[in-house]
Amino acid sequence: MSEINYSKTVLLPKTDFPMKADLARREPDFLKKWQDMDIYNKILEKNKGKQTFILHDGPPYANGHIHLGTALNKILKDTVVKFKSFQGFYSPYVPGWDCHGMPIEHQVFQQLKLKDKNTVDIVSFRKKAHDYAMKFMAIQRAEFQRLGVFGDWENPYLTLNPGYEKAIIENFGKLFVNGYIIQRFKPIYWCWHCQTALAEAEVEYSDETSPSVYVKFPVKKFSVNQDIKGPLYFLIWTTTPWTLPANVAIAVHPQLDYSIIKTQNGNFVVASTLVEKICEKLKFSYEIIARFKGKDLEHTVCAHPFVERESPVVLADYVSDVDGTGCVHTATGHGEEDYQTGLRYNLPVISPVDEKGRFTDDVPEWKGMLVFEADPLIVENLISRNIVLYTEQYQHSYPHCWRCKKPVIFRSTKQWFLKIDHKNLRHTLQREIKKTRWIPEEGMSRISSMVELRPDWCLSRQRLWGVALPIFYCDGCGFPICNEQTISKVADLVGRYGSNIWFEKDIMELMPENFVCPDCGSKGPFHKEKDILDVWFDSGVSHLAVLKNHPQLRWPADFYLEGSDQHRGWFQTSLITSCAVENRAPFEIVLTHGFVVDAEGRKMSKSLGNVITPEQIIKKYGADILRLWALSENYQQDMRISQKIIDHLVIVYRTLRNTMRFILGNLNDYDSSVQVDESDFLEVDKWAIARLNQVAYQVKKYYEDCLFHKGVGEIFDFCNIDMSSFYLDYLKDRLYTYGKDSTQRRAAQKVLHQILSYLVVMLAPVLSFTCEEAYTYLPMRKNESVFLENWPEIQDLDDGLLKRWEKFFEFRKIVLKQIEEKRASGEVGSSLEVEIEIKTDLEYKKFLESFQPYLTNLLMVAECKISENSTDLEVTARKTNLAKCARCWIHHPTVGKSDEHPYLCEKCFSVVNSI
RNA sequence: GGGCGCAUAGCUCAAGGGUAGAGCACUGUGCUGAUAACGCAGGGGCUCGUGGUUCGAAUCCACGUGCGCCCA
Repeated sequence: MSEINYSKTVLLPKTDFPMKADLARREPDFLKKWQDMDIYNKILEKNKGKQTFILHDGPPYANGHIHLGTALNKILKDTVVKFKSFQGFYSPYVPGWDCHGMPIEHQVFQQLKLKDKNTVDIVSFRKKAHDYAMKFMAIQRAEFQRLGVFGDWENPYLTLNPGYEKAIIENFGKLFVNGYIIQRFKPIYWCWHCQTALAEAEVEYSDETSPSVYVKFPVKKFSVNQDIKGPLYFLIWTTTPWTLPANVAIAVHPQLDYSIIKTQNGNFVVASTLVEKICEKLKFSYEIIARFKGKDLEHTVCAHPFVERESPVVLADYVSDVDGTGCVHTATGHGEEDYQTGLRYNLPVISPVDEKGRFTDDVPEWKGMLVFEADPLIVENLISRNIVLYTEQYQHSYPHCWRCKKPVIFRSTKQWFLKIDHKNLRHTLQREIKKTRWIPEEGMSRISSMVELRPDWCLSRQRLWGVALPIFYCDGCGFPICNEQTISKVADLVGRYGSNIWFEKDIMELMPENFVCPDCGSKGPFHKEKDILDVWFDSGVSHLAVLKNHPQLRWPADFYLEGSDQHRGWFQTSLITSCAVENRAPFEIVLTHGFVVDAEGRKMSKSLGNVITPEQIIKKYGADILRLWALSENYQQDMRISQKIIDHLVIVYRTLRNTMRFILGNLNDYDSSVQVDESDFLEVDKWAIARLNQVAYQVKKYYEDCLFHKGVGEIFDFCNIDMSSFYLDYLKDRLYTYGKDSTQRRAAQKVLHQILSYLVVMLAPVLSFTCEEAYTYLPMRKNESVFLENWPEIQDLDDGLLKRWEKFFEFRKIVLKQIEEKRASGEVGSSLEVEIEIKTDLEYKKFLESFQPYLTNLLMVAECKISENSTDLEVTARKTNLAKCARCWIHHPTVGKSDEHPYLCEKCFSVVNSI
């Protein structure tokens, strides 16, 4: 009798779950399936009435396409929500968009080729800005959905929705009424040519040549008790002589060393390290007569050299001794740093320049003259009066208007602020920061140190696209009006018609009827505030506007999750509004992630040419690969991405997918009719289940701590090491060659079924598409989607069992090494044709024998001969003499015992016989 | 320039004072019943640099370099 082809009698794996994922093509089918079945609401339905978990979405800006950073952020959020939902939490996710603000206004300006915001029709411009925001919201929404992110995409929150805008007005009103909001003068970038305020992003830096001057300020009262003979001056240096009329102070660095030098022109205070340089330039012969620390000079008072005003010496740590004199001319009305210093010293803000950049009446000598044209005249004048000691042309980087390219000026206007120290707010912020859990922990000290030093929040923006500051002014007395009455009226109108109403309606329609000025009793006329609110205020009240008004949500949120840049941004603005309005933080836990960088750790930029987009990855590899990237790396650091990393992820993905596929293939004849009791499990099956539970336990812990990459690593190692390398390989014999309904084969299937059931759930927050796909092939699945499953219940772990098997795997490693040696020498090929001889001590022999009669199966070898005549462990491999079974390929003593099937072992003989 | 981080094998990550480990990639190899799969084995590290603390440092400290975020 010749060898029959027994392949036909072997139960090989069979499944339609494809080996090739083809994610880019297949994922859209699942998106459609999820949409058709309304998976988002079904998940909520499943967990209705259970404990809630609210992740409040930080709104991305509705401009441009999504990039890897925004994709990463949404994937992380989605993973958290999916995991919490699996755990039975009622976890609605309402995405949002930040729709107002400068970047959109800027884009629309460019599209309309507008030159000057003062000449546009505000209402029609705002409608175009609205459309622009809506267009990109829709684009980004589609892109986020393509990532497999579940959420209430049909009803996102938009900061331009009238209901949202109403909440902005109301909460601003609350802050105003409670005294948090005040008005001050503050310098801003101003283009005198376009006659408009400029945002930082509208300013371009380029080189400019300016007249630099050295100016002397006579000391009126010196802080140090020292006898100086002759007149004493502070010497300052500036490149903007036109700001000298607005000088209100001289700043020195507290830690810098200063000298008094005696010269032929009097005595001067300058930074010690600059003495030589200055004297050379000014042709002074000098002698150092005293030295001080900058901090000793505080409380000195100088006289303004040509205006009837005092100029005190103040301390500021931005002063440097690189240029100039170490004594910095301070004009609070013409510079941000100067302004901040002014706040600390309570200095007046002087800004005698009008919107066309011309001096006002307050500077009679040069009144009506453009400040840059006045510059040379000022210098000439001051030289003639011996106030300016030296002048030269100086080239430096200077801000210019993005549109007209002319140099800009700093000019002060009236602005509204939120006072950070009102009602002890800064203290409340710190208290709430400490009560919040920050992941990673460094977040706490980071935001805490920012809050410690942050200035008051400037809420005014001289722009068009945003929510108007809801303030009226009495024409008669100029009193700013904002109270419960006016807010209620404006909020109601904005809630019904949107924030455009402020610009569309006549003022009398916006104000309560028969209104009288609360300050002077005048019945009008009134005028309305022209500035709008900082967009950061829009998003900063999202917790109030969204969480408090959405039926599925609640305030405060459990979770915020954003990039680490939001320590200064949204985390802080949300905290400020929340503490001022509600006296507590709007969140319990705040998680931050790093930024996406390239393989070398550099940020992505067009100029470096290292930009990778989510679209590129999705198109070529699929969203699951992108998700795997987002969840395989440690987001607490910067997230690297490169072609190499993607290639690696593709291989990781294949391992996971193939593990699922192999299991599915072996479950193709497994259904509810199969009855297996757990008492039918072999010990190795019990180990597999124990290990599975151990993994599930670890993964749950990692996910709960948001250590997703560790969870994914745990699952990968399980699939790769425990399953692929050992258990699945070992099971092939049982699955393929045992009788179809044999207890041991069915037991193996039961184990595999449980493993896959766990795997698809544990991996679903990560590989959402793939797990959904695998789930549709899972026998006896209970739901129409894997996302309607619950997180696996974890059994108590049998530590003894796991330890015992770890010891076995150590032994197996030794055996494998011996086999490999014989393989290298060409003696054997497959391990199945190997005979193992083990010499050891009695105890170890007993240990090995406890695995009998399955030791050869577990090691996948032909024979194991154990003897106890050694104190060490000696393992020898050699080729077996036993004959190979033509069906199960195992070399076995029973091969040839049957006349009917002379090439089979007894196990296969009985199986074949019963078919 | 300031604040906060990060730096371990080609890649993603472990070791948190006691001989630096996994997985992947790479190389060799087996199987041909997971097959554009699967198994086995191997090589590969001045733990960014320089100092210090210590019997002993990837680990603790200081300084520096590079990179990121925020601010000026």
